[in-house]
Amino acid sequence: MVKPTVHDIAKEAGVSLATVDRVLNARPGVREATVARVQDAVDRLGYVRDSYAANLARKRQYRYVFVLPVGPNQFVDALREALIEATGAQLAERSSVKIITVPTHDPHAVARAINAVGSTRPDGLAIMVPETPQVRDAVGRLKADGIAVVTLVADLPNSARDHFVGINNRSAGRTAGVLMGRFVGRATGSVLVVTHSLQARDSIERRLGFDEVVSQEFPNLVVLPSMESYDDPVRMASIVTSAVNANPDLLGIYSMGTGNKFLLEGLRAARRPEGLVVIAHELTPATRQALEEGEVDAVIAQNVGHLVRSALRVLRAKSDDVAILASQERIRIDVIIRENLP
Amino acid sequence: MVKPTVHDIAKEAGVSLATVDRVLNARPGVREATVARVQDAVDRLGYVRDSYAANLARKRQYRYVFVLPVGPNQFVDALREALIEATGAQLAERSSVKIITVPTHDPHAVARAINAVGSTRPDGLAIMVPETPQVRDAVGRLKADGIAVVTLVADLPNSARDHFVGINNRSAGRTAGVLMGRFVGRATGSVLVVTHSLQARDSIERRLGFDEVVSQEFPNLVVLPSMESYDDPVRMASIVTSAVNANPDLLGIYSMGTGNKFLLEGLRAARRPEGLVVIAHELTPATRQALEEGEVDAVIAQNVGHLVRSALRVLRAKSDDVAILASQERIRIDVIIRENLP
DNA sequence: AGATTTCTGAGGTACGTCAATCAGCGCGGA
DNA sequence: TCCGCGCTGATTGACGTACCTCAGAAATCT
Repeated sequence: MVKPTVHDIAKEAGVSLATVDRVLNARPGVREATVARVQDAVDRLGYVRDSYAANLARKRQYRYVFVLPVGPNQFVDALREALIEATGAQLAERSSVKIITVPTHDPHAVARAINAVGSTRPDGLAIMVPETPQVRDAVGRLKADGIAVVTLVADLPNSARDHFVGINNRSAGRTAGVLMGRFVGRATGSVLVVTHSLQARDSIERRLGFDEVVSQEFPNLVVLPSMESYDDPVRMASIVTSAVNANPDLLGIYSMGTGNKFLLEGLRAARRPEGLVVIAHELTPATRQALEEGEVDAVIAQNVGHLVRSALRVLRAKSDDVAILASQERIRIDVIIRENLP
Repeated sequence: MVKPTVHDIAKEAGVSLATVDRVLNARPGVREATVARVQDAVDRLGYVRDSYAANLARKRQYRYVFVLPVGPNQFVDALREALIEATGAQLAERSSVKIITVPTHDPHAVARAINAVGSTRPDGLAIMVPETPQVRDAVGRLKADGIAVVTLVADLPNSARDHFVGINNRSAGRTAGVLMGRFVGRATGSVLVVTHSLQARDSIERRLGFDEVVSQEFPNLVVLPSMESYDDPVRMASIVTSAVNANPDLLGIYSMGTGNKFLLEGLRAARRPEGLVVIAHELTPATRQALEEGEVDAVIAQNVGHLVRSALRVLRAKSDDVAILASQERIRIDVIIRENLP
C-alpha cells in the first residue's frame, strides 16, 4: 500500500541502489540481464519515480518558450494573460516560461525565430504560428535536438511536434453550423462567413465543418463565400456593410477568426437586420460584451486557461518522458451564450 | 531570478535557519521584531515554500475521502471513474483517496457516515449529498476539527464548507432555458420539466433559472409543473407517456436531474412528437448515445474530470493552507450538442 | 592463465524543507 | 552572584532521488 522507493526495488531485485539508479536513468554500465531484473522489480512493486524528489535532487530548472503571434489580437492577449497567471502559479514548479512574439505573416522570420529559440536549448516550446514548410522544418530540427514541441491552437499535422493543444476545428465549425441553423429557425436566407485570413488552417477547417453541417441539415440556408478581413478594421467594416446591403435575406454571420471587435463595430454602424444571428469564435472582451448585450448569440471558444495549463503540463510530461493524462488534455469546444458566460 | 530558499531568507534577515523555520511554521519562540524581520525578507525576496520539498521532509501523506451517493446513477459512476483515474495519475502524489457511498435519502445516515469519516481524521472531505440540517452540522464539526471540506456538485451554502466545486445551477437552468427557447423557435406550446427529486437544491435552482429565462424571453412557451421521477424507471416512463398524451402541443422536455436513461426509454416507447426538443443534464453513456442519435438536442454538463481534479486540488490547497488559482477551479457550464461531443 | 574490459556495490554529497536538540546569549529577579 | 526565562543559533538526521567516485568482482578476450 505504501509507495515503493528505489531502495525497495533494489532489495527486490537483489542489486544495489547504484544499479537501480543506472537502470532507471538509462545510464550505461549494466548488463542486460540485470536491467531486466530491475525492470521486473519495478513492474512488480509498481514503482513510480517521485519526480519532485528527482527534480529536487538534480536541481533541474525547466525552461519553456511560448511562441505567439505579434500584433493586436484580443485572443492572443487573453492567452498571454492566462500564461502569465499560470506561470506565476507554478513558479513553485521550478519552471520558467518565456514568451516571444513573431510576425506570423513572414514564414522565414517565424522559422528564424524558432531556430534562434532552439539554439538557446530550452526544454520545450509551445508554438502558435501558421503552417508553412519553413516552420515544419524548424520543428523537425527542434525535435532532432531533443526539445519538446507542442503546437498551440493551430496544429502542424505533418510536422514532428509531440502534441497538439487545441480543438478540432472541423468539429468547431460543425458546432457553429448547427447552432446557426437552429437559432435561425425555419427562415430561408443567406449566411455570411468572415475570417481574418483563409490561409490559416483553422479557418479552412472551420469553414469545412460549417458547410458540411449546413448543407446537410439546413437546406434553407445559403452560405456565402468566405470574406477575409486581413485584420483590417476598415476592410472588415466594408465587408459587413456591403453584406448587409447586398443581401436583404441575410440571416446570420459566422465569424471564424479574429477581428470580432471590428466586425461588431461595423455591424453597429450598418443597419443590423432584425433577428440576425451572429456566431463568433473565442471569448475576448469584445465577444463577452457582445454576448452580454445580445449582439452575439453564441461564441465557440476554447478556454485559454486550459490551453496554457495543458501546454505546460504536456511540455513537462514530454521533457520528463512520462505519460500524459489524455482526458485532462483534451481541449473542449466550449459553447458560450449569455447565460453560461464564465 | 533564481528561486530563493530558506537559506536565502535567513541570510537576508540576518537570522539563523532555525529561526526562519520557526517563523515559517508559526512555531513559538521568536520575538515579534524578529518575526517581522523574517516576514519582511520573505516578502522582499518573494520566497515561496517548495511544498514538495516540505512534504518530502515531513513525509506527509494526505488522506482524502469522497462521499458520494449510493445507487445506480450514471453521472456518479462517471464521477467515480474520473476520480479513480485522477487518483491513479501522479496528480494525487502522496495522497490517498477513499470513496464512500451513502444513502442520500436518509439525512441521519448521511450525517452519521460523515461523522464516522471525520473521526478517522482525514485531511479533507469532498461531499456530494443533499442539503439537510444534519449534514450542515456534520460539516461544521469537521471544520471545527480542522478538516478541509469541499462540496461537490451540490453545494451547502450555509454550511462551514471551504469551497464549492460545481456549477451555478441557476445559470445552468438559464442556459437550458435559452437553448430550449431558441431551438423550439417561434412555435407556441408547452415544455415538460422532469427531475428525480425537487428536494435537491440543484434541481430547484435549475428550475428557477429555466423559468426566469423562459418567462422573460420566450412567452410562446408554457412551462409545465416539474414532475419527479424519484429515480424510478416505471414512474419516469409514465410521466413521459402521460405528458406526451396529455399535451398535444408539447414542444420540449427539460430533464434537470438523473434518470435520463429511463426518460429516453419512455420517450422511445411513447410516440415522440415531431420536432420535440429534449435538453438534459450531464454527459453519461445514455445522454451521449442519445445525442449521437438525435434523441437529445443538447446536454448541459459539468466535466467530471475537471470536477474531481478541482476538488483534489482545492482540498490539497486547503490542507496546505495555500491560495487556489480561482480561474482554474471555476467549473464551466458545458453546452454539448452532437457536434462538439468530447 | 593472465590481461583487459565490463559490471556492480558501497558510500558519499546534494537538493529544500522539517523537526528536534542543545548550547548560548542577555536580562531581570531573588 | 546565581538562577530561570525568553530568544536565537548551530547542528543533525531524515525524506526520495540524482549523480559521482572508487574499489573490486565478474565476464570476456588474448
